[in-house]
Amino acid sequence: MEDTNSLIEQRRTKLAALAAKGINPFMNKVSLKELTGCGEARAKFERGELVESASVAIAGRITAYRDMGKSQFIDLKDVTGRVQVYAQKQALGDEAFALFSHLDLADFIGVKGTMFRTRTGEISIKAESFTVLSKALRPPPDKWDGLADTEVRYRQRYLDLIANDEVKRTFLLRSQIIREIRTFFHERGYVEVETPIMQAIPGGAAAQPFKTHHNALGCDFYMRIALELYLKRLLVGGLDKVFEIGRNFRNEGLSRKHNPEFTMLEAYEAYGDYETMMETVESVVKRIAQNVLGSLVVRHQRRAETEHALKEVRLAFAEATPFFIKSGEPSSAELLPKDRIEAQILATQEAVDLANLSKEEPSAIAMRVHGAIEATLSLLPVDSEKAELPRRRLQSALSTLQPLTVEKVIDLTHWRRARYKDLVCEKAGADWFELTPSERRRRATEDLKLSGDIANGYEDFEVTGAVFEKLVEPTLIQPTFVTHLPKELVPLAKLSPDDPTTVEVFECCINGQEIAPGYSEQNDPVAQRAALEQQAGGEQQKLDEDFLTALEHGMPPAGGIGIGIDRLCMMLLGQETIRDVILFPQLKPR
RNA sequence: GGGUUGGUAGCUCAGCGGUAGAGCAGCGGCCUUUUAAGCCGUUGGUCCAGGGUUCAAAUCCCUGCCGACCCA
Repeated sequence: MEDTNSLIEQRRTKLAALAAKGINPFMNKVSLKELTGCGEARAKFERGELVESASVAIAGRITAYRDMGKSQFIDLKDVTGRVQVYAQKQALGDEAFALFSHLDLADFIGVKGTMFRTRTGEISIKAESFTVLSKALRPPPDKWDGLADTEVRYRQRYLDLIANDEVKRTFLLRSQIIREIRTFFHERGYVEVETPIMQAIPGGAAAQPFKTHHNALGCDFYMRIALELYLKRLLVGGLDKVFEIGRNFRNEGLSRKHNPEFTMLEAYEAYGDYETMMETVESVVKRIAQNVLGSLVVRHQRRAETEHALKEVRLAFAEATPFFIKSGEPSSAELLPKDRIEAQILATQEAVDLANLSKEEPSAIAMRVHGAIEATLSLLPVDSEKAELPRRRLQSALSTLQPLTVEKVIDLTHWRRARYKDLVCEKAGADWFELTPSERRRRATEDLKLSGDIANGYEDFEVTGAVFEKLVEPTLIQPTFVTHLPKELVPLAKLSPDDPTTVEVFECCINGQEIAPGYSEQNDPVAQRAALEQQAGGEQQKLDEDFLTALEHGMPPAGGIGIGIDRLCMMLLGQETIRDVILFPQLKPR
């Protein structure tokens, strides 16, 4: 960045002026012994721990000042909060008071003074002396509107933290969440370990790895995609309860839910099974919610523009419907039966109209309208020029609606358990599993409109998987353990004794996302080898022989879980984007 | 990859064919209990880049670059 900017020049001039007066604008240290936090000083005064006229020393960044001529009000901020400093010319002396003209927003100063309350009731500190601690050469972001440019917020997160208090709050809470998790597992007798991030054979999940190279060893390594295989080696080694919180790296696309590096907790408990781990997940999440958020009910912020957005949607839909109403025209009628189109329009219109009157949760309304519009959209012929306008209208309606569909209340008091097959049948029809594979494929692609989600080469179980992923999972807002997954879907777990077509696995879904999978871990080395060989698809170099050798030494039966920490934070902290719970999310380099 | 949308002062944004704008920040004044302090004055721009249309382009069109959201 160029320094021709005049604001920066002015600050440099002030810096020089300070130096000319023999003041070091970048102090080596502040005596921390006597220092009180800014917000802490306020709180202590409020609680009576600091009385009127009590002496305090504080240090912080100047976030605002109100110059009254012979006196000034300065807001100082540190991580504990904000406090107002009252500086009088008379109290400080002319020379010291004059230094304020060399100070700017964002500079750091230390203040010694006494507690008092102003005429308007604000807890403040009357300055007796102050010290320049550090000069800022660049101006801070806007004091009212904060920093809005998403890219700058992520690239220069420090500015985001300075300008937006709720962002700071989010990350302070994330830290507490992780601390709470650690405490939980330590209290249960778990050992925290650290395992290699650079691995010769990245295993434990099906994902594309990142590749790196070791010069001295002259070989390639991969960044790990899961923690699993090393933690299981430790079970073999007799660490009966282990956990690790660490970064995984997956070389895949980026989205609202995906960052290439993300934080994962994995925990394994010998002599436990997936039931044990369900209890573990439920307990740890409840504990976090209670201790960090103070409630088992998580409310995701409702957006203010709800009514406005729904109005836009109605408008867009009204402009789009003529296309359907005149469905006698070949553009739409040639592809679909007229009565189906009309039924769809009626359903959509009903959903949109209902939004007008209903007193339901805005999120519920938004979701229903969203679904209806999506369904309508899927009826539009792809190649028709006439369909172009309605398509655009509906798509813009969808994007208007999108932010609303995530408003919700999550109640962590009750944790539902449901079988995978039952959930699929709810969405795909009670007879789903009695159909032939080709009938299933037809129903999924045509009736359920999943054609875009089901590739031609999909196996039968993958068709069912798509139904689950697209139709079931997003609706699982309240905590739900999905159990009895088909064995084809999860090759590395043990079969369920009561239904050998399924495995002892759960997926814990909250907030419409999979938050934590759990397993009765496979400890049969022969079965494990067979499963891994199949997964490797004949590429022997992908087989982690060392891990299989470990299993052959005997691994106790064990339950295991993984918890996606980032997604857990999204759920608990009401954030819609993974980038808002990761301090420095991955962006394209500048 | 497709759709939608955005890029204008340090920050947040308005302007959408006819002299480049506001608030905040900055600078100069006034003001000893203000708090989005106030009042008076004032500095600051490659309107993302390049091409085109036009008497005239920040504005309309095309191409590109960089974002955001949604879909895949």
